[in-house]
Amino acid sequence: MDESLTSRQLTKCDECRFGAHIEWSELETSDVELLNTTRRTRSHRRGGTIFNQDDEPQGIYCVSGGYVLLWRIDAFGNETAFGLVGPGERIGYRSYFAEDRHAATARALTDCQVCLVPSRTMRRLLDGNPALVRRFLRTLARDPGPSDGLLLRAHQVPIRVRLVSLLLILRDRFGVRGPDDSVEFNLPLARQDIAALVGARAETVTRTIKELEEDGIAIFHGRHVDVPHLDQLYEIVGIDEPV
Amino acid sequence: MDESLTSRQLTKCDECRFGAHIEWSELETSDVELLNTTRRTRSHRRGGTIFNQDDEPQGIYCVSGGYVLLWRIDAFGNETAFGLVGPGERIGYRSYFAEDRHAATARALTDCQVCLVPSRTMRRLLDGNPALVRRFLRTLARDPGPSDGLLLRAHQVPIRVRLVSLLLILRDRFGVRGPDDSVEFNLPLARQDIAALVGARAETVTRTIKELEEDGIAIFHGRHVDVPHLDQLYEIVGIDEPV
DNA sequence: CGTACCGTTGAGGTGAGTCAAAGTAAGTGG
DNA sequence: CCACTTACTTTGACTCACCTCAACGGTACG
Repeated sequence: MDESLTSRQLTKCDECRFGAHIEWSELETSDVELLNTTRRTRSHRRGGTIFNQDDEPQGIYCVSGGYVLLWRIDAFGNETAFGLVGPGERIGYRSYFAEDRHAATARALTDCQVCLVPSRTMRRLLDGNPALVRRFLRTLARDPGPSDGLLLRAHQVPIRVRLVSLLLILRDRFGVRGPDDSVEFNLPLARQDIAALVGARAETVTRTIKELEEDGIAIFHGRHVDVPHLDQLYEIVGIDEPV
Repeated sequence: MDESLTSRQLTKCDECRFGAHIEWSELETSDVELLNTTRRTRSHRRGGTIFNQDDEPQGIYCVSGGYVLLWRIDAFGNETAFGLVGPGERIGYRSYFAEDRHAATARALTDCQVCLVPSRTMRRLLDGNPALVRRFLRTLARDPGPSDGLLLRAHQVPIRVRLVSLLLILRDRFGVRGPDDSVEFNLPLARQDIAALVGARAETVTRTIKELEEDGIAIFHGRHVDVPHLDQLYEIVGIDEPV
């Protein structure tokens, strides 16, 4: 390891170049080294699974590249997606801390790179670092969990609204600002995935998309979406645009 | 404090007489004393609120007597109940660890007694006790959170099934075994509360109850419920009865 | 160039919501 | 103890958003 690196730089994981907002930022330099030497980087092709529902957790995963969909099959056989995770985020920590099998399957939506921080490493890191523990406690407490993570599955809310809400939620990750207040998306989601996220059937998603297109609110070309006027999205969900 | 008490007995909170399954069982005797001297016991009448959605958390609450309903109003104005908490359980810990305002309102379903363990005490307890932290991490990770805590709000699952599932979930708390495989309930829930728990309207709950009565599956007299054959409940949800 | 998956479209059914009104129970005050 | 208010519960009629099933066109990929 390059001795000329400052302590500040050393607090970064080789892979992720994470910022101060994530849990590892609590790590001491020696801990970062432990993290760097014991984590296992894995590549997954689109469609691959990072872990499966009911698997025994191996540790905590860091997504360093690409996007991952978290979904589960409930007792009644329904597929429900409740999270979409991208670079710089962790997955699998709920099961790790619950000391229980994975409640969800993590599927690569795009080709992606994921680092596994093995349980052994996690234990060592957590044992010596109360601040890190506190950080994970907070993450866990704020994570809506394998339930309605996106708050998109509320009854009484029409699919149309849920779909638009989804777009708004995905804007930060996949939206590219165009001229005026237009936004373009390149979603890594199949219709089925969208359906699982908003709690509907793929056919209904298709139909709802058609509606949105007829109203000129959002134009879908496959997985590419054009939103001419962002305001209209906020209008539909009935929430004022946050500054 | 009675000097004759054994250390074993001292590990019990004066109020709760809790068992080994709850977080405080990790406490040292000195910590238990701290807990006993700083906690604030409060009584609430039926209908009273223990804390309100968007309130700043004051600490963690222990329910020592009575039942509490956790519910929230989401961005679309829907009331959703996601938890029913009884004696020996904690509430408010999610917001405490999230370092965020309460995501839900806690309402007393019955007259009840609740102890507040103030944030200061919590900090002191957690700081000196990694095992306690680990315990809360697990609790948090296993708690489905302010989402569909009871897994009763899944789309595609008819209200009838959700209602029966609710009964099965509430059996441990409110069910009293009768002759044969019959069970009697005395629920502390209004129709509206049931509706909020299963994600439906009160009218629909009424109608569904009527259906169940016509089929001889469950007979409701106000808040008293007679279930002549428990098997039938399991049959409806399509899950074999767990041993 | 076929196989498999994804996406679209149509027809038809229905579970649960909405609205409105009446009935019932529960608590309050004179 | 009764009159009154207030909240809870039930019932009915109506509507519709979404599901289901089924068929077909597109597109990707070996």
